[in-house]
Amino acid sequence: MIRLHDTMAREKRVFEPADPGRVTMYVCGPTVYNRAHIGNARPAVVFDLLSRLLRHVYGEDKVVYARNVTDVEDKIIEAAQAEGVDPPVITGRYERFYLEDMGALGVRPPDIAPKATETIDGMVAMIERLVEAGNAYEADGHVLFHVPSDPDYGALGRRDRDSMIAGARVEVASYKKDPADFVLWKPSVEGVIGWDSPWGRGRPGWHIECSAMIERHLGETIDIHGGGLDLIFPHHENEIAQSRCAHGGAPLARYWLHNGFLSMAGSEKMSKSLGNVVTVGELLEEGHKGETLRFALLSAHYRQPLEWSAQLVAQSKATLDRLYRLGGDAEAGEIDPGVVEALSDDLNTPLALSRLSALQDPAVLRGSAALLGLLEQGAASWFQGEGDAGIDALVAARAEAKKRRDFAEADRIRAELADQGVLLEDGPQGTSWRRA
RNA sequence: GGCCCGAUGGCGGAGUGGUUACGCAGAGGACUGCAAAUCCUUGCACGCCGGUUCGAUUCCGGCUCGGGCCUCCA
Repeated sequence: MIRLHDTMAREKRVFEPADPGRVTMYVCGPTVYNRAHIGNARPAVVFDLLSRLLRHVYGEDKVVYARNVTDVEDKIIEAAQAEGVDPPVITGRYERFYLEDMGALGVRPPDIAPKATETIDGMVAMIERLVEAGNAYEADGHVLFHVPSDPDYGALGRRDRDSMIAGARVEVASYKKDPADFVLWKPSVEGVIGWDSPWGRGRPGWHIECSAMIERHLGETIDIHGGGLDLIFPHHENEIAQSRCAHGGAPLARYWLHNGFLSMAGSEKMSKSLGNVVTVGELLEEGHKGETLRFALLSAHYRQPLEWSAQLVAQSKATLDRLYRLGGDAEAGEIDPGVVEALSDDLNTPLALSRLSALQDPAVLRGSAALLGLLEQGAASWFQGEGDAGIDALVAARAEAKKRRDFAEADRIRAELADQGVLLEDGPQGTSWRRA
């Protein structure tokens, strides 16, 4: 039995998919115009883990997990113009980076990775339906969703229209019937990427993209919709309104999951606009292993805030070192029920990790860790990476020195290797080494 | 201003109305030529003030501090 915290209900609920033979999950993926920072990686890792758990419980082929790629958006257009290239150059480049970075973190590719640009027709069709139903209107080349037309608007974010309008950041365009109305379609001027539509050449608004991609690939009502906390309002709220109104009242998602934020030492949220980000690419270049970063992200519960720090990374590395020593290169065995139980309680990864630490059987440890996407590479690979003949030669030389009880020479070699970040361990079977 | 969330030992971080994790770091011991690794032992906590209770870190109220959202944001 899996229990998940549903943002709509503001409490943990027992998870019951509409169809256990086809469990559907959608997560808002990246807008591909720059490198992902470690905060962006949190939802990718968290929902990757959830997909693994769902597959474990419902069956490997019973889960359909979609994570979109937003490849039409004004930030992309700006980035393209800044470089003097077409948007696809930007989006292609950063989509590749994203997949590389997430792959390093042990995030499996989702079953479906729909792109906004491949779903324009679906968006146009959905907007047409909304216009026909009286939920949207055309104004000044734009098509806008009319918020007052949806009496249930605001349920997810728990906010009423008055408080929304009171927000200082709301800019009311003159063509809006209501200040809260949001854009479904906007005109593209000459030279800006656009598609023909009943309302002229233009491009979709951000929110309609997800609604249309979900409709096309997963259906009208999905089981789980995930994303970061900051997407609750307005993005998910608007998705809900669009989809529900376009689907005769059918709810968009049965469970809403939102991950908490990462902050940097300064304590403010890590965000592109604040500039206080550290990218996954930078962390990898500094020599941190992707799995260490994954462990660090899983060390806190996904809804809790997590402060990113060098110490967090170091502690994660130290813990993984120990788990790898115990797990060794054993074949992955049974999955410990305690680990499954912890994850089943709203993805309690800290508890799952602690149960992992208590496991004595290397095979069970590796099998259980694999459910979390950990300990998947084997100890030899974790500790040594690429082999190195020079190191082996020094280790052999030290063994000779020890044999003739020349401990000064042996210790000198050990220190020399330590300077290279290579640590030695003398055991009954001889000396093994690992990288620090 | 409105809405929402958090505060646990040196650090990370679960959880619980009464005995409380786990990891990292530290200390002591065993082992080792010395280390490393491993094993054993060990110290350290529940933001503040009230309330409910036989008993609160856990429930309630207030406060302080921190964070998030209020149409760019994971």
